[in-house]
This record gives sequence, structure tokens and C-alpha cells, in this order.
Amino acid sequence: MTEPQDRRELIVATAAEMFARKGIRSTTVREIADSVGVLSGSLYHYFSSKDEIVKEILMGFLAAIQDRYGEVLAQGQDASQTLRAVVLASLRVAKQQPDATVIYQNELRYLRETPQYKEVQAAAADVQRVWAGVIERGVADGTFRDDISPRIFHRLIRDAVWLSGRGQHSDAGYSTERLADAITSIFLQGFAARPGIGASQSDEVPAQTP
Amino acid sequence: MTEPQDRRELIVATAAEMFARKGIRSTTVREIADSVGVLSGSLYHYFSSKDEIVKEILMGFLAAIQDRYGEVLAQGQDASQTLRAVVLASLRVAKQQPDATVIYQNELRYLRETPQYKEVQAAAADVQRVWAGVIERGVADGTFRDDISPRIFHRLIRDAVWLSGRGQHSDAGYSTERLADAITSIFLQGFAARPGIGASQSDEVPAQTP
DNA sequence: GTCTATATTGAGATAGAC
DNA sequence: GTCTATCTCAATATAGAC
Repeated sequence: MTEPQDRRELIVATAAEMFARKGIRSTTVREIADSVGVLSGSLYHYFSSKDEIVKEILMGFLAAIQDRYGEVLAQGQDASQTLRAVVLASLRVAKQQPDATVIYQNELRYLRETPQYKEVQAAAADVQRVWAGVIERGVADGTFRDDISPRIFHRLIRDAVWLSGRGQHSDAGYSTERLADAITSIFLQGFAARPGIGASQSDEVPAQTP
Repeated sequence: MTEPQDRRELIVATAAEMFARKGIRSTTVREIADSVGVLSGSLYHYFSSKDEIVKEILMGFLAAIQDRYGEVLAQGQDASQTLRAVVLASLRVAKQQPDATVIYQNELRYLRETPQYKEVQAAAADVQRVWAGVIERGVADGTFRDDISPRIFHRLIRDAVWLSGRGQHSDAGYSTERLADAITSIFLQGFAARPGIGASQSDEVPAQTP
């Protein structure tokens, strides 16, 4: 997050940092106000509720993602290149908005159980659709293995990317680009179609009970 | 969880289901009591606090994991086989205790911020150590790529496995064994050392900025 | 735009009768 | 062992003065 100009932005940035560190529920509006340097009542001059602050954080995050994904898709690259670009785009947003990334990951439950987050839910679904689209395309054109469900692959790589936000500090020294390369390298190698394996035989990994 | 015999077990099982579905914080003791069919005060005959219930759920979960990992390590297999066995063992526990698995994944934050969970933290650290050990062994003996940090690999596969609990319903039709095979297949292929790549050159993936 | 003061609600926990 | 009744506390939110 860039240096907050006005008080409203300062509130959002401060709240984001605390929500990411301690969770939304266990961060009180009084604590946010303390950190900002005002009293709790004053926050309600800018926001009508605590959830409005959460919404502003997450919608900004999801909008940034959609922006970058739009650029990636506009390039019309093949499945492998697009997947790599999507991973890199995601990690760049994660780097730019680390607090929002952590909140998004950690509070999916909270967001779902709070009714007024329809808007956020919808934006999140759009993001999911981009991932699913790239993967399906790669499986269809033979770039990716067809012996493993695209759903599984989708979940694995999506979680791998977004959870990287959570582990940022522990990955110190790994630049965004390096991390993106590591993740895509592992998954593209792991999910690469291998000649003679897959479509020709059964279409799933055979059960194997050691 | 097996069919609860006595009231105490019923409380634990009911609470686990609700904690997994709605989160610990947003499940009230009154709701648990309602589901069990008693009034909230009655719960305190069995447990001295809500957190005691949480503790019982998670310690049972972690003990089951440690049991199975112990058996796996006792077999003295090589790194690939051990990793596969650890994944399978984890998924079996996840299948047997799906609620605890979800709680463990979703509430790491809550567990860390609640002081009295030292015991749970310690057990969780032991589990982590098994994963790290297998991976380090595989990297050391040349089974796994050494051009990617073991920390990264550790995080990726660990999250992939435990998050599978979260996606259970959406993976319908994938048996535990099939899912274990899919995950190990992707990661062993993705993380396999390739002759001529790695140690000989640089020891990290080169930065690459598209 | 910020403060003081307070209303309101919801949750965990307890005491003691049955 | 369960219930009724209630305590206590913390948190969101509001009203109105400055």
C-alpha cells in the first residue's frame, strides 16, 4: 500500500495491517482507532460500519487482480505462457497488497458467513474463472496432463500461489519473479503431458494401495 | 468421527462439525448446546470452557497424525516412497477426521493468538518436522531438485495436502488413494531432479522477467 | 471532523435449584 | 446431569456537544 494521503486512506491501511495480522473478528474498531490516533467514534464519520472497511480493502484487491488478468488474457499467448503470466500477475498483486492478500486467504470463511459480501463474492468468482479457463484450455490442447482432474490441478496451483502471500516473510530472499518461476516450474513440469501417458490409457491415475 | 457413545463425545463431535462449517469464533456455546439438545449451562458440566472443546478436537487430530507418521518412518523407505506414504497417511487422517482437518487449516490464526494453545502448537510443530525431514533427505540424496528452496517445496506440498480437506466435497469421486496418487504424482514429477539441471549450474531458478 | 458518553447487543461463564 | 436465571464483559454503533 502506498503512503496514505488522507485520513480515510490511513484508516483503511491501518485496518488492513491489523486484519491481516490478527484477523478481522479479533481486531476491534477501538484498536484500529487507537492505531490511527483517533477515538473509535470518529471512524464512523468515514465508514458506516467495520464491514465497510473490510469491503473497501477487498474490492481494491480484487479489482487490481482483474486489471492484471485482463492484460494477460489480451496477449493471447498459449496455455503454458498464460498460466505463467497469471501466476506472475497474482504474485505481483500479492506483493503490492500483502495485507489484502492475507486477509483474502484467511477470512474466506468470515466473508462467506457475512451476508453483505455478495459483491466481494462475485468479484472473487470472476477471478476463479480466469484460472479455470487457462487450465481447461491447456488440458484440451494437450499441453497439460489429462490423467488428473483439472479441478484438482486448479485447486493446487491456485492455493500454492495465494498462500505464498501468507509465507512472504519466510521466503525472504525469493523475489516475486523467482517465486513465480519456482511455482510455475514445479507445476508446469508436474502437470506437463508426457508422451504415451494419459489419453491413450485410462483417463485417471489408477488407484494404488501400498 | 465414529458414532458418539456418550454425551461428552456427542458434544465434541457436534462442536467439531460446527467449528468446521462456521468457524470457532462464530459458533456460540449456545448453538452447540442447541444442536446437542441441552442448554448452554449444561456444557460446563463436561468442559470448563469453549476452548477446552477445541483443544480436545485438535489434540485428537494431531495424535492420529503422529501415530501414522511414526509407522511410516519406521518402514525406512527412500525419500520418494516416504513422501508418498506421508501424503497418503495425511489424507487418511483427513478423511477420518474431516472436521478437525478443516478447523486446523482455517483457524491457525485463532490458535496462535490464543495463549493457552501451547500444547497444540507443540504437537503441530512435531508434525511439520516430519515433512521437512523427508524433503531435506530427498534433496540431499539427489532425488529432488536442488534448484528450488526446500522451504518452498515443503510449503507447497504441505498446503496441497491439508487443503484437500477443505475441498473434499468438490473432489467427489476422487478416493483418498486416488487423490494421494494425484498429488504425489504431480509433485514428484514436478520436483524430480532432472539430469544435467540443478547442482551443475546455478543453485536457484534464474530470475526471468517476461 | 473529532470528542465524550452511552446505548445495545451478544457471548462466555457461573450459582444454585431440581 | 440438566435447567433456570443471571452476571460480566467486551464490542459495535449512536447521539450530540465542541
